[in-house]
Amino acid sequence: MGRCGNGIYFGRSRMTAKEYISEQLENFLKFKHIEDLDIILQKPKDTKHGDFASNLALQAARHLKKKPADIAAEIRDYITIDEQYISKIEIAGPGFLNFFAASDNLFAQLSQILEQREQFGRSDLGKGKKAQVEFVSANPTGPLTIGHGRGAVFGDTICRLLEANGYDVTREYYFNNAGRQMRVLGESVRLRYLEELGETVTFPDDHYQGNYIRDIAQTIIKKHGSALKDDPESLVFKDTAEAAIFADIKQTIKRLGFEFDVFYNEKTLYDEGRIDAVVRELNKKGLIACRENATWFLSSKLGMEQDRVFVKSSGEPTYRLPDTAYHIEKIKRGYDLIIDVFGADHIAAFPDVLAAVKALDYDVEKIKVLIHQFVTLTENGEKVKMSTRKANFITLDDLMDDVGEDVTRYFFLMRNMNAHLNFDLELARTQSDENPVFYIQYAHARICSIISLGKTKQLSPDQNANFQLLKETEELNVIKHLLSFPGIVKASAVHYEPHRLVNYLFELASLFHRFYTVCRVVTEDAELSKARLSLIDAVKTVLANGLGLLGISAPEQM
RNA sequence: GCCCCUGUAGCUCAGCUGGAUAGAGCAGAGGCUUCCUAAGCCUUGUGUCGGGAGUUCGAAUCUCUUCAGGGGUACCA
Repeated sequence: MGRCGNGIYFGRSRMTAKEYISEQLENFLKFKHIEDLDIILQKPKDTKHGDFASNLALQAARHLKKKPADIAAEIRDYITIDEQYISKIEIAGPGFLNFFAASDNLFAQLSQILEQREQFGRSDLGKGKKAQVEFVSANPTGPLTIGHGRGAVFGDTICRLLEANGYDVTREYYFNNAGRQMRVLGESVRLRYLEELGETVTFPDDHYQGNYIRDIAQTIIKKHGSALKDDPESLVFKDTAEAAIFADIKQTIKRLGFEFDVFYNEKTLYDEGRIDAVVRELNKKGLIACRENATWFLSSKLGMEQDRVFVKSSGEPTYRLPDTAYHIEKIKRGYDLIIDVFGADHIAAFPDVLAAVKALDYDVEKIKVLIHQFVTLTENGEKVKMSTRKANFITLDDLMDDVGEDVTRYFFLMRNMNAHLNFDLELARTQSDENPVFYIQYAHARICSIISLGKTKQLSPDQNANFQLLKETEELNVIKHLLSFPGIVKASAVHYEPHRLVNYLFELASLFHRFYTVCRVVTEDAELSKARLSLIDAVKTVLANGLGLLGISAPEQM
C-alpha cells in the first residue's frame, strides 16, 4: 500500500508516480476499448530515458493498426500532466513513452527513508501468514562442510527476506538418526575406540575416516573407560557420536548467524503412525501395489515416468515415503508457505513426493521446492571432490576461520542459485581483501566516519533538511537507487533470489563511492552539508538494512 | 536413452515480467590525495550473448533443434 515496487512517493499523496502513470495508461486503454494488454512500467537503464518507461504504444500498435509513434503521441496528449507526480513525458525510439518524475517528490521520499529507518524496505506482503523453511537437514554423520554452506546460508537468507515481508517464519532442520549411514557412523566410532584402547583393528574404507571420529572415541573412553570393549552392540557409540556431531553442527550454524527453531526427527513420523497412514491412504486410492515383496507407489498412474518403491522387500521404507509423510505433516501444521531447500542431487526426489501428497488431496501449491546447484570447489586450479565419509572435506568452520563469517555468507549468496558456484579457495583465502563484501561494508564505514565528523561541527543529518540543494547527477542517482530498495527486497523474496539484493547493494555502494569523490559532504555551507549528511544517512540506513537481510555485518569502521 | 540446471569479455559472473548503443568485478595499461578512511575514484581495450532455425515492431531473454559441461534417472539419502 504505502510502498510500491520501484515506486516513488509524492508529497502527502498515497499514490506513487508509478501508480499514477499506470492509472492514466489504464484509462487510455479503456478509452480505446483495448483489453488484455498489461501495463508495464520499467525503470530504464539509461537515465536519459526518464524514471519510468512504457512500451504501451508499441504493444497497442497491433490492436489499433497505427504506427507506434503516432499512438505514443496520442497517449502523451491523453495523459494529464499532474506536476505533483510527473514533470514531463517524452517519446523516444520506436515509440517508448518516457516519464520523468518530479524531483521535489523524490526528496519527500528521501525524507521518508530517514523517518522509517530500519523499517524501510520491509513490507506486510506476508502479514498474518506462516512460513516454514526446511534446510540444511544433514544427517549427523560429520561436521558441516562447504557443500552444506550454500544451502544453509541461502535458506537462512530466504527466511530473513520472508520475515522482512511480514511472514512469521519457522526454520526447520529435518534429520534421520536411524538409517544405514548412522549405523556405519556408530561402528566407525567403535572401531576407533578399540584402536585408542590399543587394539589392532581393520578399519574399512567405507567407514568414516575423519579425525572427529577419533575425538568422539576419546570422549567415550573418558566416560566409560574400556567397559564397552566387548559390547559391539552398545548404542553408546552411535548416540555419543550423534550428540557430539549435532552440538558441533549447531555451533557452526550459530556462527553463521542464525538458529533453527525446530529439529525434526524422521523417527517421529513412525512413532506417530504417519508413515503407515500414507501407505494406507494411498492404497485406498488404488495407488499402491505389492510386487516382489516390495510396496510400490504407482506414480505412473499420476503421469510420472515410472513407479517407485516406497517400502523395500526388507521392510525398510525408502526416503520417498517418510518425505511424503513429512510434507503432509507440515501441511497439517497449518503453514501458508512451505519451502524446501535442496541441493541439485535431490532434484529427482521431490516430483514423486509431491505427486503422492497431491494424490492424498493436500494442497501442494503451498510447497515450494528451491534447488540450488552445487558448489564446485577449486584449489590450485584443481577441482576438489568432497566426501564426508572419506574425510576429504573442508568444513564451514575452517572456511569461516580463513575468511570470516561475512565473506562466507557473501560468497554463498552472490550468485544465482541455479548456477554452479565456483568456489575458489585460494581466492577466498588470499585475496579476501578484494572481496566485494568489503567494498559494500567500506561504504557503510565511510558514512559513519563522515557523520561523526559532521557532529564535531554541530552538523547532523535531519529528515527535514533542505533537499532542494541536492542537484548533482551523482546525488540524484543515489536517491533514485535508494528508493528502489523496497521493490528489490520484495522481488528477492517473491522470486527467492537473494542475489538480486546482493547486486543491488553493490550498486548502491558504487553509486555512493562515486558521489563521495564528486561531492564533499562536510563543508562551510551548513545547509548543503546538512542535506548531504541526511542523504548519506539514508544510504547508511539502506546499506545496514540490506546487509542485515543478508546476515552480513555493517561495521562502523574498518 | 530420458529428465533438470548451465553455456554472455582472457577469468568469475549480473542482465528484473522480451525492449531503446549487452553490463560489473578481477586480470592488463595509464592517471587521481594541500580536503570527510586510497579497503576509494577516473580513463582505456575486449564480445559470432555456444551454433542453427522460428515467433515479433523488437530476442541474451520465448519456442524448436543441435553441440558442450554439471546433476539426476536405485528395493542409497
